[in-house]
Amino acid sequence: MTAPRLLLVEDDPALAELLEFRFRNEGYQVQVTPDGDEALLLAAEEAPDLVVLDWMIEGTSGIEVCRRLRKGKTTAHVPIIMLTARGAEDDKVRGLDTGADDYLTKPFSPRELIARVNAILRRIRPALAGEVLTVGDLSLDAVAHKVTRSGKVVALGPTEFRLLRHFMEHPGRVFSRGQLLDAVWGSESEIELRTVDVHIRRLRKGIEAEGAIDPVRTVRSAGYSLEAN
Amino acid sequence: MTAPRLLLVEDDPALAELLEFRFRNEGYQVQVTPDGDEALLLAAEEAPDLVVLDWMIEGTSGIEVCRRLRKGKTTAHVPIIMLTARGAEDDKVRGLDTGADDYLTKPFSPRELIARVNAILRRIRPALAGEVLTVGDLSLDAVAHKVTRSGKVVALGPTEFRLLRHFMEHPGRVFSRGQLLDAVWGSESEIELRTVDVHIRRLRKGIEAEGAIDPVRTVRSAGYSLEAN
DNA sequence: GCGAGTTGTCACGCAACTGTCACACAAGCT
DNA sequence: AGCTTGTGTGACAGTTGCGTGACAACTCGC
Repeated sequence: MTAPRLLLVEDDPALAELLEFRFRNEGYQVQVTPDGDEALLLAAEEAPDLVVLDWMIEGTSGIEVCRRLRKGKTTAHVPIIMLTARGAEDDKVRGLDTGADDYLTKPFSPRELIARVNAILRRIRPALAGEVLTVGDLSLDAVAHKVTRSGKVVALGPTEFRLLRHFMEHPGRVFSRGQLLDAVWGSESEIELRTVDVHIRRLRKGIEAEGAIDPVRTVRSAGYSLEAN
Repeated sequence: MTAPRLLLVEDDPALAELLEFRFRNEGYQVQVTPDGDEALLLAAEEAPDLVVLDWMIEGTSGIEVCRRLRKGKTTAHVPIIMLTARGAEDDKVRGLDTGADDYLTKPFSPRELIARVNAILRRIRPALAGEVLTVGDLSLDAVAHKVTRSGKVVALGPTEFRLLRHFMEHPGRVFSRGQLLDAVWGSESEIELRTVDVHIRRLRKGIEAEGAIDPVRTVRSAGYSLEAN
């Protein structure tokens, strides 16, 4: 995982260029296309972290793109911000109906769009908003894909990394094994509940440090949590 | 499991999936169905903590589902949020008439729905809404699964935790042993009434503090209660 | 194709928890 | 006081839940 990937679907070249520039400036990795069909292709290739979607675009209409994104397995949960023409109230209706997360009516200030994109990413996936998560003596940089404990770099496997990231996105909170499977493995996974134990153990082993207490707390008959202190 | 259980009745697949994902993210345990009859079955099986109900659904209509939920013994007080089409004023009236607790007109932002669900849950069952319960010098954080007395963390077994949570959700109220068994152990459990005594004792032992009086009150020939002071 | 790293599962053992009992004790009644 | 009824308590056997090491299958870069 690197910079958050953003897919911008906008057919006004001037606006597209402006937004692309601004988002790149914000540290996003941006893909731009004026065309709905191409947008779907790009999204299918590799699911972006967020989609900014103009209502009136060439090829497949914005609403249809929205609907198909929701149907795609890998893109079903990707947040979508719709851009609609001013006063097109019906668009709002259908936009949210088909699962857009937020919408902006033109004209809007680029700043506001960026603010909303940041807000949504922070809410959905704090680690993607370019933040370095810190809990106690642990810190996790999702962009650099690096974890340190008390400044020392720690090596973790991919799964342990995602597991730790999820814990650090919700410090102190207790998650059941089922919730962890949903969040870290994906809700479709058919994995033994007890497998979580094993990865918890590997995570513990990975981040253990001399003279420091284990920040991963076992809550009997409930699950696990990452302790803030 | 401590996650609040939510039943979502929505026949638009895209919206349903979006909402399911959002609520999962908020820590809810979600069941989804597009069908009114199935919704009733699911609710009858195990009563959810809250129902989000679309007005226009397959099978039995939303309003009918609402009415039947209110008739069901176990589902009578389950809060219901109705989703209605825009401007369908009559629906609002009838929705509230039949006992919906709140309604949202489409389009709505997922954020707003989540806010209302949280608000209602806070009212009905504070411990489920990520709230920290406080009674006297005791405080209980259901999400972090932590209990403190006068700021000091207290260790409790799973059953004692649930027992205390139940008391703190209804401070001052006296519960018979039978009621406690229903609420804490589950209505199906076939457990000796006197076993409650033992767990009350373990709870007392767990939360006892130097120079502080025991907040668990024994009401002879009636049951137990947690005293507010 | 090969080796290092990663992943999911299992079986075993231990520690914590649970439900029950018997008996001691307290509270109300006549 | 005596009696009756209801509650506190310590002990205990059975159960549950979790940690752990081992292992085969798998992935991926080379």
